[in-house]
Amino acid sequence: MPQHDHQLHEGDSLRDAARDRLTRQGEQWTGMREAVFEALAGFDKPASAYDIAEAVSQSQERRVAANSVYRILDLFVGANLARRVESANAYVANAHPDCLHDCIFLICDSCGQAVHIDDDRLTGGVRDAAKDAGFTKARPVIEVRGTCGDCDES
Amino acid sequence: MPQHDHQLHEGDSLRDAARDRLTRQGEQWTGMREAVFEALAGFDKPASAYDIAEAVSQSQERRVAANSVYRILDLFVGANLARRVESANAYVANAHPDCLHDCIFLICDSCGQAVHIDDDRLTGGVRDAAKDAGFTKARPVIEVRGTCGDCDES
DNA sequence: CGATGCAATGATATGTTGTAACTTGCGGCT
DNA sequence: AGCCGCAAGTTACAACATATCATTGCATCG
Repeated sequence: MPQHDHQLHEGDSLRDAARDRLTRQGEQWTGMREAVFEALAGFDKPASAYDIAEAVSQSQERRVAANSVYRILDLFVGANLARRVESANAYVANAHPDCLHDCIFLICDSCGQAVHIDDDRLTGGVRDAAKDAGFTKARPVIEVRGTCGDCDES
Repeated sequence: MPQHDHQLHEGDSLRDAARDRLTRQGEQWTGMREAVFEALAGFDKPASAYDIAEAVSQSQERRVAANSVYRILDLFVGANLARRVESANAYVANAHPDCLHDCIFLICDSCGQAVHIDDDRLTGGVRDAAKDAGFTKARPVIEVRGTCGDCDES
């Protein structure tokens, strides 16, 4: 039971949505940014900045430095095109960049897959708890490390 | 309104509780472990392994290597004497090592202070969500980055 | 057109966090 | 004493992240 309508994107559509979103924020959509976004979206699990630098280096046939990737990833996170998975020091593309959500990641310790959940009741509860403690500008980080259904069978 | 009775420790009492807990798990309470624990408990905010290595080096008047500290911190986390704050790459002493809890940290981006909350309703909700998604052996990581009441006044 | 300014990116270096592999030291046991 | 096992030390390195300054490309203005 979805709690709201998501505009879910994939492939070209996702890239287009990302480009639109970024340009609407007054930022440029450059070749480098597109390459980083494509690389990030191409991973099926959270990717580190160095993973992405490696992937972009391949696709561009030249050496891309990690710090450029970090800059762009920070931009993406700020623009909601990507999320950082704190407990994995890694990043994932956001498949619906136009919805602003606190999100919950479930990360499998065995295969590294991450699944993404939205549950505004839970995240709202965490926000409320932070507010009660006097915290402002709260940014919840809610992740669960564990074993996914596929890996658990083994 | 506390949801249960905590045995809250500080100072010598905390060290004793930690020692008892560790020895009851069949582990040794060595001088090095005590020094690491004291250093960790002496910080008023989450401390990195390198912070602790530095502090122990001072108190021992000799150079202590970070990897030894890591080993001991891992042991402490496993024994519930300490917690890792994922979003800060840092550790805090657990003031009530005999209660097993999922806990919630609120970390101030400005001063680095962390406050610790227990809320079994919230953490239970997150565990349930993970279970519904087929995850097992769940270990929730729930943290909130933000600005604490003290820092917000400025 | 050339000068200027600015944003993006590159290059290089360094800092921080975390592990791995192997060795040494020390206490208990036979 | 000789052996065993765990703690801790040593060394090396891998992985993650940031700082600084140089360069490039592009738009604007005189």
